[in-house]
Amino acid sequence: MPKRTYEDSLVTKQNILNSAKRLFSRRGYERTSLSDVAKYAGVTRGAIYWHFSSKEDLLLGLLEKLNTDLFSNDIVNEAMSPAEADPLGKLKDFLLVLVQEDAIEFFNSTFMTMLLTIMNGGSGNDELREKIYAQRKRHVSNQTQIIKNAVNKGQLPKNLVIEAAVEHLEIFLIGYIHSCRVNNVDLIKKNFSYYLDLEFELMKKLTKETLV
Amino acid sequence: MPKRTYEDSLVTKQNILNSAKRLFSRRGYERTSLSDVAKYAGVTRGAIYWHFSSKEDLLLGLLEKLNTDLFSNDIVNEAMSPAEADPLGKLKDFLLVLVQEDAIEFFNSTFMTMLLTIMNGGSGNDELREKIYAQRKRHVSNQTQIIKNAVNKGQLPKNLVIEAAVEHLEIFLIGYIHSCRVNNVDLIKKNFSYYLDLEFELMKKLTKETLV
Amino acid sequence: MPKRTYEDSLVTKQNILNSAKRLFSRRGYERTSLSDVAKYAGVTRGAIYWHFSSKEDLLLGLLEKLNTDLFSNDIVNEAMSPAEADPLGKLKDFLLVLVQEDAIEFFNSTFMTMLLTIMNGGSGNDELREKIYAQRKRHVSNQTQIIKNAVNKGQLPKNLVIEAAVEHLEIFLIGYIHSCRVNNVDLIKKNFSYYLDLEFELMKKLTKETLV
Amino acid sequence: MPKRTYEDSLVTKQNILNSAKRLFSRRGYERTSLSDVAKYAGVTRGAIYWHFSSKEDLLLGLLEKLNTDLFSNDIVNEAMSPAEADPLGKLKDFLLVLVQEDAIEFFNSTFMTMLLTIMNGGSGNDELREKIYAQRKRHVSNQTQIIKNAVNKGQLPKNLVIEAAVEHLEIFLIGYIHSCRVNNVDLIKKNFSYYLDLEFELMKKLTKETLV
DNA sequence: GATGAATGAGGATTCATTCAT
DNA sequence: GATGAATGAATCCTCATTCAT
Repeated sequence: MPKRTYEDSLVTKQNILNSAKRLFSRRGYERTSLSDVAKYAGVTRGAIYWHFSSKEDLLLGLLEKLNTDLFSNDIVNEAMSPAEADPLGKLKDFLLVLVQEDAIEFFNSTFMTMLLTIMNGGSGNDELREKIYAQRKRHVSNQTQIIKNAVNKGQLPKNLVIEAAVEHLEIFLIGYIHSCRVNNVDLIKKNFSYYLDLEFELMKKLTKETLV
Repeated sequence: MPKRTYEDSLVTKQNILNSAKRLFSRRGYERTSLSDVAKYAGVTRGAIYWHFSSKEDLLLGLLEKLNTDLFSNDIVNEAMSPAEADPLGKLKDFLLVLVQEDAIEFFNSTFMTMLLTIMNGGSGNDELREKIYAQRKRHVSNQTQIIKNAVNKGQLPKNLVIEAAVEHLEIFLIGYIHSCRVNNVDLIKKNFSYYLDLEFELMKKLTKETLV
Repeated sequence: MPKRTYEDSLVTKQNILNSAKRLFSRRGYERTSLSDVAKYAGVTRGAIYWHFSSKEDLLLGLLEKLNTDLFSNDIVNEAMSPAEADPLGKLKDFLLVLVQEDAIEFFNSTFMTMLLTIMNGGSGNDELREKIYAQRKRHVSNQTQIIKNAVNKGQLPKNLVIEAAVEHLEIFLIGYIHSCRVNNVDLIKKNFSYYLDLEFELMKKLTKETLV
Repeated sequence: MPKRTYEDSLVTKQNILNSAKRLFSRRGYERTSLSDVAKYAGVTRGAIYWHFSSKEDLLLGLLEKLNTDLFSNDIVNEAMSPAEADPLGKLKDFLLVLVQEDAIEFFNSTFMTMLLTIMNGGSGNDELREKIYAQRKRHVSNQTQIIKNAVNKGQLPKNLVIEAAVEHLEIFLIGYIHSCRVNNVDLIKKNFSYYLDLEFELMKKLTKETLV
């Protein structure tokens, strides 16, 4: 048995994170034991404790990873860039990618609503809560940036209530993702692109004049 | 000091169900122990087991209750009735009522996504799964009825793809409810009525010609 | 619904006792709950508590019943009677009857060894223990009487150690009954009569001269 | 204070098994909680679950251990060996050892009859049942081998019905062991050797000619 | 006489966590 | 870096028992 190198340990860590992602998504955070994660990753519970100080810390690590994996990509950056001529198009591109099996599995899971619970103070410690808020804030700020960009490029009206637009887009996305789970995923997926167009269309009506 | 009449037992049962609803909604099904429910209801764990055969059975009972409480009301029936001149209006009335603190608490909770998990086979037994499917089916069928009614009354186009309309409405509602939890509830609530109008507007574009 | 008469209550009591016998025998005392007994008897738990003050008391009642049913019969009395010319023959007759399905089910059960446990102080309260001892004492005294009778009638030697004979007969019977459960009952049952003859033969050798 | 080496874990496991043996024997399987076992062994319940997957699995493990401890010894092997000139003598030696405090405690206990219950399908799962059957089969096969050996060596008649002999010996042994518990153990123990001689004598009469 | 409701003390089991190796 | 052993708290559930009706 070769000595474990630093590289090996990174592999183990990713291994654990991937297992956690899969199992937390499928069975939910509560229903998944560290034993399950360890078994799935082919390591022992102790190994998890080497890389993460607790189950919650593993969750935290997973959040970080997901944040990086999902939202820190070129398309998002392009959509936010003032140089981009078609922010809404880029956003659409990004979302089309996001709404794939994997992302759905994640968003969709009890996992996600567990995050909601945590954010609402129902459980979890403060560090976790703050971390989640931070991520969310960054996410919202990204979206805001893109929407602003779209306004500047004339894709959305000048009198748009930015927060409302971001909000409504999120409503649509979260609802969509949840629905995918319950309903016929394939059917609903086929229309995603069109639904998105309609959503962009709808957003145009979220103006200072029309909203409360 | 509990009395022992049949009427009292009904009270106790409702008591337990209400406690379960509250706690399952807030902390989620997994994070809520029967001890918690019992304590909240002011009874002993044994009392729960008198009325429900297991924790899952309690969940089942709660589902039934919620189904009755939320969806079996006059407004829904009116909206579905061919005699109703304004089905969409009635539907709006209903949804405005639904989207209250209480309903949100429920829909919003890890509880609801736990149901999603169950439906997807992630957990729970078959009886539970079937029960949930049955409820959902009934719910969808109600919505379908209302939408059809609206088509007949000329509120929605003849070439509307009914299922898509029902689907999209659900996307909006679920997304809305989830968002309420994360975002500023009050702010978002203020616009619900308007959002709903926009949604009805949007639905008109879900026609045979435009969808895949 | 007619008023319950005294006769009805006796029926209920016997009903409960029979159910207890059956279930205690099959599943053992511990593994049988009062709920089981009640269900089997078609009454409620409360009814059991009307007739018996506790689960142990039910056991006690059952013991009494069994004692009466099994050992207080004419054949035993005849075998003990000085007027009887063939005590050993009568004893054999009795045992042939005893070794029937029902008796075996009883003797054989965890139930019986539970009694052993109780007698050894492992569990049960003193009243129960005493009751069992009393029954046992009576049983042994019966057997002793019969053996003495057999000695008097010349069926067993004068120098027989009576207690040893009673003891050895019991060894054989208990062993036999247990074996019936484990091994092929039918096969072993066929030879019971012959085994019994051999046992009587063997007993003749349990004399003052041969034993310690 | 537990050490964490492999050797220590073996000690812990034996510790648990011994405690289980003692307590299951005395109080019976049902009446003994894993808490009891843990306390007696000086470990926590969790430790039991590290070594055994369930209470039933602990029972299984105990059975295995007992099988090894009681029946896999030199004397038995010698008695079965064709080289042995006095199989019956060796068998007697073995049984004299077996019928000691410890073995009696085991055989005698509710524990043993619980096994009977299990074998009869009254409880326990199939794996457990099969395991017990397997052990029993092996035990019977050993006994058969010894009896055959005795026939070959002229200690028992050629026309002996082997199975009947094994059966009757078992009847005697089980009966004896049970009786020891109920009656005066010391008294009865004194005569065991003589009883055994009588049993061997009796066995000679279990021939093809005399049995059904 | 008997029922139905409720209690409360355990009991088996799971699982996050610790820690010696 | 990681494992295996063990802890202990919490959880679901069972069940004998009580008691108002």
